Amino acid sequence: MTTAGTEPAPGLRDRKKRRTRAALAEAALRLVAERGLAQVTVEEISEAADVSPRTFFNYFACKDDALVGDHAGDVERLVARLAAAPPGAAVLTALRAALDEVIEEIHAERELWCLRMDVVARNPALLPRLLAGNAETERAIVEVVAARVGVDPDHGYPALVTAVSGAALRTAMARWAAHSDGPDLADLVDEAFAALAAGLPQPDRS
Amino acid sequence: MTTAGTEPAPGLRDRKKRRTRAALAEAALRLVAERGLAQVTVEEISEAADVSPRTFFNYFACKDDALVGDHAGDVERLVARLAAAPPGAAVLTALRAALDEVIEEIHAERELWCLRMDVVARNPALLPRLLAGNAETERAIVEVVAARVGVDPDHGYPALVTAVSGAALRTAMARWAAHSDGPDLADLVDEAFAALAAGLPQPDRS
DNA sequence: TATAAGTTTGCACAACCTGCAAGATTGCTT
DNA sequence: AAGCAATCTTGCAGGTTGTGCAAACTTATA
Repeated sequence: MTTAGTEPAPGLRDRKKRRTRAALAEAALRLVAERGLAQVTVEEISEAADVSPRTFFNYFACKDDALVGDHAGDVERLVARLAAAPPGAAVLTALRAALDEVIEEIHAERELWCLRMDVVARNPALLPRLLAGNAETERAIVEVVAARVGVDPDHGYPALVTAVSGAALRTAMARWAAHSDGPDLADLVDEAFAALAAGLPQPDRS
Repeated sequence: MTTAGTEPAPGLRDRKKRRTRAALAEAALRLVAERGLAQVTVEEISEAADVSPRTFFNYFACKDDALVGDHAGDVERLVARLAAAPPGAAVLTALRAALDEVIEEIHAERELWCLRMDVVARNPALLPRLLAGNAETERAIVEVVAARVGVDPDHGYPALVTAVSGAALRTAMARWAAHSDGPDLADLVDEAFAALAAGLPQPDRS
């Protein structure tokens, strides 16, 4: 096979689209982080990215979408890794391991993600479109968890594990973004998942 | 004392306001449950409630708010109960107990809540405005949990417990609303919290 | 270069949401 | 009962969001 599966060559057109998309997303994040969501119009974002307002809506269905980004691919990979994980390990362990790639990508765009977490914290309406909370995202994970555990998706357990893990990831990300000199995101996620697996025991009062 | 602390007398004006608010909220829920969020305009909701569109916005800041309702009071009571709970019990136990009142109120408006859960499930953007996920709500609970446990609010543990408990409540409510012939909400919440306290052990495949 | 395919843009338009001021309703006082 | 003050409702004007359509433009391919 001739490198099938890998992108053959981005091409000028694709590169341009990526750049425009990134420019819009970054402009939106910076402006909103600075002024607040309501004080930034699509027109201003478009202007900062040097495209027309109409073009903004060719890339994002609404203003919010430019802020949260598109993580459909991340979720797909996460589901794939979870499905491929050895069946012996506990669900929480497998979920934590499957998050590695996502965490890596977040680290790779650390600055943008800090802006994003800041904006999301100040505008909770954006939250469900982030990594966790999205309806389709959750359903996909719930299904693969159910298959892994071997119970019916109605059983409640898969949905509980999924929602709870999402909440754990969220809090870890919030902490990570809050103080930039703190521990790595991976360590914070580890800590949260360990606490989950231990039944959330009361910590030593430090 | 002469019944101080209880509302002296609703008064015609207040009763009318309550009725208008309830009419708008119910009309919004029914219409959106039937047609979908995007296929219902504020004008139609107002018409169904027999008020002008402008009046709608006197009651709700946006269309979404009419669907999720206002639960600030519930959260206040929950925080108060949590703060007053005996300091000996585990956090999860105290949180579960503090949820009793909220669960009771949800049961009292079962039909509306089923509509609401249905609408929220189909429109995840509404999710963070519900009982769990709101920024202020979470912060208030995080603070009282931190005080209870005796750690700094930055410790991560309070935020984790809060977010995770919210997720547990959410999944229990979703299950409860999904099949109306199932167990009581209180039992489902109990089950979820028990699983949390046990460290989410893999269930028997039934 | 010519042609096809995809992208950007402007324009028109519906819906969302806010501020303001006028009119209606309610509560209170005399 | 009448009048005054407070509150609620309503209409209107206007800015912003988001979509459909068709014309211009850019890129890919032959």
